[in-house]
Amino acid sequence: MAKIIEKLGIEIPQITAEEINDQVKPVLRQMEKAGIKLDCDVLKKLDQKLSLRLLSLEEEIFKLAGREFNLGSPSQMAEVLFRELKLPTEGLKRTKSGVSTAASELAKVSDKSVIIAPILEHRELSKLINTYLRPLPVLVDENSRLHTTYGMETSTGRITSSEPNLQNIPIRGTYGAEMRSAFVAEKGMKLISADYSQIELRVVACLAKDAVMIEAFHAKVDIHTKTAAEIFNTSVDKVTADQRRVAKAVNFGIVYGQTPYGLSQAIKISTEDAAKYIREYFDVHTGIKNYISEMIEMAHREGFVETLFGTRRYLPNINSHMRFIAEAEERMAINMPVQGTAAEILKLAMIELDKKLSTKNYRLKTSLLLTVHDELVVETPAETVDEVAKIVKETMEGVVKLCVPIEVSLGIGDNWDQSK
DNA sequence: ACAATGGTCC
DNA sequence: ACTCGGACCATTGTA
Repeated sequence: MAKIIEKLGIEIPQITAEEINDQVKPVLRQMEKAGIKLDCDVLKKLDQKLSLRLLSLEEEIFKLAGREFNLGSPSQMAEVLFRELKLPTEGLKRTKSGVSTAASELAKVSDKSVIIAPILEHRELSKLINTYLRPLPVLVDENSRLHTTYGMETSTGRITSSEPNLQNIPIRGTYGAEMRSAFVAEKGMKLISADYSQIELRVVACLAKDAVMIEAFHAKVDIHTKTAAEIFNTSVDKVTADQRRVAKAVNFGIVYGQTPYGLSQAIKISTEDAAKYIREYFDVHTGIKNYISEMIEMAHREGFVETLFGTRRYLPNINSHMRFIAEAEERMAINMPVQGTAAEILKLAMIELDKKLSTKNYRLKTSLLLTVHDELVVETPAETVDEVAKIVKETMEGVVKLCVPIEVSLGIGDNWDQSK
């Protein structure tokens, strides 16, 4: 990166969003071509195991329902649960056609009938089987490698992955680790997974010049614990696990244009409590509060908002008289510069890393494989993995200098699970 | 072919 | 009445 401009204590490369996108494209093409190796045996064994379990769940559900029906049909599911078994629908979300059977809604009546648990487990397993376990092995090439297609047509500047989407491979839940362990390094090679830690919060801290948050990142304290101490009016060392969980949701919500209702749904608390926590948060984080006002005002006045490098998002409906429409775009105005700037930082890191790996002769053996919004996965010979890992980390951390440190956590392993 | 519903990820 | 940003994909049911 030749030129770097300094301003307000930050150093960013002198490059436009358009140039970033032009330069990252060839890197993406190489990543697609490289592909990632899949251990199909792992997936096939898991498929067999879960398919068996699925059958017994189906049997159990039909017995409890008193009849057979199509478990994949939300309308039939609602008919069975709410008309035939007469489960209470009070407090449940509704869809156009009737009562919602989404997992978050069914969880609310899980204590009313023993049929709910097997239904939720059936949903989980059929999702894994139909979306990942069966389709993925079909798509590998003669070297057992899986090639995705990366796209850049998003409203924030994020990169997408499709056919197959490798950005939504399960990681949580009972089978997340096993799913990821099927993504492996070639023999004699290792996978390096490098994650930006809380990149969006660091970005918003700087865009908003929020003094409290900037101080927290410099002090390297646990940001969610710090937030918990603020909104619960306590000290950092007295924060409980549950308080931290609430604070984490608050921090997440900030970047999304949070509403009390949204927060209350996310973590199952009352809207009153949610409103209280958000109020406490903004009392402390005046920088964030002002940032939100500024983005909304900018969107109303100019009709668009933009990222640190100038990616724009136009918001044509922000002055709509239909309040809900306007409010939705206001939330986009809050989120896009944050999400988009984080995306630009990752793209810059990919461009830089690609350069370094080619000039240092790692090129022949080391490849960037995956990009998952705040994470890069690299495949490299085992002998030099530590050396390459150091380059990856330092490149990612140094590609721009924000007003707070950028931290990258590294993992190394024979598969994607071990490398996390 | 398309909309609705639901679910996975960051 | 309705609600937190950005994606992709599977299935059902209707057109």
